[in-house]
Amino acid sequence: MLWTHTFIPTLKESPAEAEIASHKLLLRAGLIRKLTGGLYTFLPMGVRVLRKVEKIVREEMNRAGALEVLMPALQPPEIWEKSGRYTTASEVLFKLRDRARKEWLLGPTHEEVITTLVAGEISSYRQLPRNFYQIQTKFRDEIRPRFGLMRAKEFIMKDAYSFDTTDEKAQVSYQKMHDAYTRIFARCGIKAFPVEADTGVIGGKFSHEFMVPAETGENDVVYCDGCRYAANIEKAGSAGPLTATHTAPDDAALEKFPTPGVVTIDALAGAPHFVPAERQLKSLVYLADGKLILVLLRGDDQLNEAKLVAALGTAQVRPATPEEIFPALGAHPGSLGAVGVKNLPVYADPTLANATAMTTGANEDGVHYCNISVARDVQVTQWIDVRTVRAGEACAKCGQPLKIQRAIEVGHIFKLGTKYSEKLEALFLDETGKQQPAVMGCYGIGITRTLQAIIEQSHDKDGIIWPVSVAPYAVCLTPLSITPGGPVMVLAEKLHAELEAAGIDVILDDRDERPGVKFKDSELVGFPIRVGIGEKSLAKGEVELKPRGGTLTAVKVEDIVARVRELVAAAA
RNA sequence: CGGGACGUAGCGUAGCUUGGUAGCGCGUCUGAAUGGGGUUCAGAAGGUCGUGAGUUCAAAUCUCACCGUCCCGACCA
Repeated sequence: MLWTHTFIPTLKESPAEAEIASHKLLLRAGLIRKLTGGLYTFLPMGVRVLRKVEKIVREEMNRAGALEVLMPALQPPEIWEKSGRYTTASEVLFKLRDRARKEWLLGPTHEEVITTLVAGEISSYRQLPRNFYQIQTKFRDEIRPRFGLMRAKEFIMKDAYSFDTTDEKAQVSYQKMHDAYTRIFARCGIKAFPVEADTGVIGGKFSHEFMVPAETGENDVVYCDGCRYAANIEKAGSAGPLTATHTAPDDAALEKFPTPGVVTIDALAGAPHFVPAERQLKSLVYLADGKLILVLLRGDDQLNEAKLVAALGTAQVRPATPEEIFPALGAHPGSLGAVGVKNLPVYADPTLANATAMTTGANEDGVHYCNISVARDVQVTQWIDVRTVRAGEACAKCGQPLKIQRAIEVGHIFKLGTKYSEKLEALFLDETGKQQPAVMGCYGIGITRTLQAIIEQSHDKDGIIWPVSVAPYAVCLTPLSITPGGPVMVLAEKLHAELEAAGIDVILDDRDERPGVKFKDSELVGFPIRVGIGEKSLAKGEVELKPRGGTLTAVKVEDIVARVRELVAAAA
């Protein structure tokens, strides 16, 4: 490819809209342009990288035995009503109407479609297992698109769905995808590691996310160096808080004391009361499927809403408003507590199981209780782990201190079970002639997000550093003079032809630009190998080999094609 | 949805407080010089100052509404 024949609109300065390095570089290197918030056009360099990532994904999915299909992006709402997600996933659904006023929606994912397909086509255990996948544009009405391709309204995803006859066999399918994902991300040249994750609105038994460590990620991963435990913070547990809960026997009677204007944990911890946060009970009122519930945590702990949602198994969970709380408890937020509460279910974190000498709101504005023994004074409906793990807490498995790392989620695999196959009737007859729902798994990779994650993980001050496997072009030939018929250009064109013939993606920078401009651009766009051809070195029969991020070496003209082939082969 | 910031040429920005000819850098075009790290000089094109309404003799500037972009939040009472 000739630089002047393709389209690489590089920018010296990054547009003000871009905040993080990868987003700036996507724009500056001319890979994408924004149409509007959350919607981007891929330019030639961006498309080339996209296709390479897709190719890797296809090869590994095929290798793992999955079959490529292509499902409609436009979907009828009926199948979503069947699965129950028309309601539970409602906020992310783009809905539209046709001229007959019938409603449609743009698919944010395809469990409903594939399960409907399988329901119609698969009827015997002899037809299983199957794993179908596709690479397709998804649509999600994100609350807030951000960071370029990281969170967009429209994005490209690889989604796969496995169907098995038994739970054990489904586990094998799951493991195959786990292995395939590990290979995919390795081949894309990024470090991504699996962590235990919350299944969220997809549902299912358990799941793993593949995470790329990056400070700009939107997830916190809790991990242990001691035993390799790793989990999304939405799921992670630990041996408990850093400071022990007060559990010493304390027979002091429950007592009220006035706390006018004190409505926060911090305020109660300060003058004049000086009740340490860890000796307070944090009482949160939530609305779960329309019913008020009370959630208890230690004052210094943070509620993990994902854990709460998972434990309750309810679809709609949100904090209750003061207007909703007052009639039920008789006080406003800041003076709430669980002591003596019988009209609402009370969910308490196990950290508080034997807590004594605690303080909490008395359900009377401006009044708190002290000397609370949770076991004695609070009627707990259910103990559920709902606290957020903090760095430094002991690993529940091996006791080593846990660490927390920000990360980008690039893949997510789910052990679904029979949630969808039952509702959408993907049933088969087993060996004994008995009808059973297929056991499912589903497996996603954000292709466009992966592309950006690669940049986020692999760049420097000069630009992108593409791994050879996904680079738009592996080699950039940089003639320092473009005089037609001149020795520099003649050699450049010869090398271009030879490298292309060798099956290497090569671009020839034939622009009439000064060397500095060409060097800067090739580094910004991030081609892994640059071959500089100038009169000075050519006089010595040499050209310059400059790996992106490496050092420049002189190579004999007759050796350069072989050297480049070696480098490319070594990277593959 | 709540809070905040911003919207001036393709990109980055000044001007706005105190209303009066819209400026700069990069990029683009023309010419010349230069030719190994975003070179230099000369000239040029390019603007409904986000949109609409209002105040005013006069609005990029003040007021209101709307639209858009970005950031934070949307659990911690």
